[in-house]
Amino acid sequence: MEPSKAPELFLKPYNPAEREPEILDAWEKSGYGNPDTCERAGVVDPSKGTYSIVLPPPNVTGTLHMGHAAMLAIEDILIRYHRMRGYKTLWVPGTDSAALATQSKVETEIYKKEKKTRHDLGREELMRRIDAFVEESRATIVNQTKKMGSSLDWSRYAYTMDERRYAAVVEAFVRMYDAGLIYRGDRIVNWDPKLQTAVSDDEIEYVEQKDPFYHFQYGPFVIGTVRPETKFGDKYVVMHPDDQRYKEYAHGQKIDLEWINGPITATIIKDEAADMEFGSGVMTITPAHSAIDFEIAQRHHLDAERVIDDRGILLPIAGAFEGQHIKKARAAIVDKLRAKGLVVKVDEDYTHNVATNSRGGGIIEPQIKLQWFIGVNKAVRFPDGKMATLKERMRESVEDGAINILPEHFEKIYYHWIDNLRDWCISRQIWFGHRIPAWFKDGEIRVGAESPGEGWTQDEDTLDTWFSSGLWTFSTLGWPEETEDLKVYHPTSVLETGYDILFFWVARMILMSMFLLGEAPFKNVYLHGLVRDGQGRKMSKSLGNIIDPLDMVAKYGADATRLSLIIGAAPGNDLKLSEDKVRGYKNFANKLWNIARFVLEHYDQHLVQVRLAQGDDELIDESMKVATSVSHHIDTFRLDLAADTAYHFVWDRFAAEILEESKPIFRGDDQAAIASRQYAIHKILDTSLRLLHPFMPFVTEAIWRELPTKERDLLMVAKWPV
RNA sequence: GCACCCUUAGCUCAGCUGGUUAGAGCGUUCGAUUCACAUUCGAAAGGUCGAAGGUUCGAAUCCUUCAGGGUGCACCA
Repeated sequence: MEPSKAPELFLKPYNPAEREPEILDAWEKSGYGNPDTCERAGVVDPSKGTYSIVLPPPNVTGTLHMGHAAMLAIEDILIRYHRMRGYKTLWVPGTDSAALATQSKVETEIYKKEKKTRHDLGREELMRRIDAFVEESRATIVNQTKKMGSSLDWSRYAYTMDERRYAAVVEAFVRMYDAGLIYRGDRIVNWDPKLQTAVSDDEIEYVEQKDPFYHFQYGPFVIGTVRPETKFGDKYVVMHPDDQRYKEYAHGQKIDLEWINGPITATIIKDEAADMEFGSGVMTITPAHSAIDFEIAQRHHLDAERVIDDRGILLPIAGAFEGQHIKKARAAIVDKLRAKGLVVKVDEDYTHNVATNSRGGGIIEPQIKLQWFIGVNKAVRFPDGKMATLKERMRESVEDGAINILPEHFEKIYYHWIDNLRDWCISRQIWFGHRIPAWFKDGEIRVGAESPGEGWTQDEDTLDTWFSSGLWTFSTLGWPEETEDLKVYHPTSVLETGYDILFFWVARMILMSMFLLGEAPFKNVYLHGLVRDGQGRKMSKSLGNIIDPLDMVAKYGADATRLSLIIGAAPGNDLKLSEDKVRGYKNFANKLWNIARFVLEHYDQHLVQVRLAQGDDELIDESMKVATSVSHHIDTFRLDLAADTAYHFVWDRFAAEILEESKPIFRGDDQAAIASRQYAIHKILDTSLRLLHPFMPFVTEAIWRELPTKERDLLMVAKWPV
């Protein structure tokens, strides 16, 4: 019995650029990304149940970066693994409108090219421009996502701004409004003078900055500030009730003093918010432009007068300074105070944190504004009948184990965040986004998708982009309609995302799902680290250290790119990625390719029944044990260890030892031993391909197609070995 | 200020619920290679596991303190 050559021995070396498009095509044609197709084809094991992941939708603004690539790799591994195990497996793709970031980006571009603002264009024209931009950008993202080998179900693709998602947003808003969770009110909010909108607490990023710190004489007191331009309206002077230095002053006492624009009457307020350790222990407050001051003012029922308008221009209260921009006015104000002899001293190098809008905006100026909020401390009735606040339910859902966060230490971070959570400002004064479904007429408010009738006008504002994102796990499945998908796939199995959006997104999905559905949006939260450069620095344009995933795919293949993002990446830890690493895994793909060549060269496809030699039997057993170990690691979300285990078995054990030991056998003339070994290594190759498929789907599928076995379906839906 | 994480070979990291001479990849050095391998194979060098205490028969692993690095939240007028 001569070992016959495989019918079409494939060429060396493995060339991903040539193979990947055909494989991609075969997957797409098969329709196996869709669980319904899988079920019809009989590759689903009904006893296993379902497995579902909703893809964190990339922003339509950009292109795919390494963070996305890592996310796609991780989720695709989980999905392919479960699909092979026979679960009815769904992975839903989508893209996010990223309202504020998108509008900001398009506006900036228009201004650069045409020197026009959105007000020059008008709402309709701006929306047209944004839509055109989104359309183009979205096609790019989708295409790139596919190239990573992501086995998503594109038939269920969702976009946060499409019709069905809009319906979900309106429904959510109405229900929350009716329950009293959503309210409208004058509150101090984070106002971005550049983008002309309010933003939520979580979108604020504090940036360290050095500024002069001024000490002014304020009647008998010395007060400190970095912002003299806010001080025009200061007529309340606050000190701690226990401060012995000021015990002679009584709460509510009036004091006449000389201030920027002449004599004023100040009122003494005793409040514990004043820090006795800081400066003189005395401060004046500006309730209209400071969250803390606003709180103090509310406690004592003080009035809050605006000093600065929406664009950062001083109002009439500033007297001679009216109409000036705060930036320019500051020095002049200090000069005036100095002329009056009210400047005590100036610390030039005072370091403090300035609030900025992290979504490409400007320096935040707190303003009192009429906005929409979600109350997190209001007790309401949930669908499961319980009375509780959103905050409580968000905490409980993790505490009682309905949601499991990995790595575990993020639970603590989550609790810490919840405990500090304040009402969520959900209205934005930008045009791109879901328009708030609220209607006004004669001081009356109605909510709903449609105008209640003649004469009602809709709110001009739009919703915070995270409002619609919060609905994502169920809006993608058809909610508020009671769809089959919703029944079958919700709660989803895993929510996998970067730890940097735990609060923005994960927490908000929990909030929304608990209130609207009465159940958790997912059973597991798996947080991956951020992808950094070889030196551990953030990848950024300015550093020029960006590694583009698509470049890596083109040069080394999608499989190598995926592996480089998985191996060495412990859950929640940042991953340092270098091109060398990707290149290293390209060698592994080639290794596997050559293993297959060797095995097929020594495979007799007419081999029907073999009596296995004992040693060969053990080799097969060994590969099954590896399979068990790989499964275990995937089940516990240690994809790094799972990939590493498979990698080492295939390279160090299978190739370096088992195949080497086989060579003398094949050179010998013991036909029974040859047949047994042929069978064994073929079987181990088969197992290896299945094990590696979730990690490196392309090369494994490419080899699978070359195997001389009849009536074979795609490896994508082949059975997992154990 | 409050909290969380990290500190193991030159570099990047594994070492889980404590148990034999502490592991891998990359890098370095040496050797082999017309036999599946645009390469691969073999071998070597290299670590007082951040520091100091403690618990224990036994600690890289558990506890305490400290130092350095990172991150989140809050924020000072």
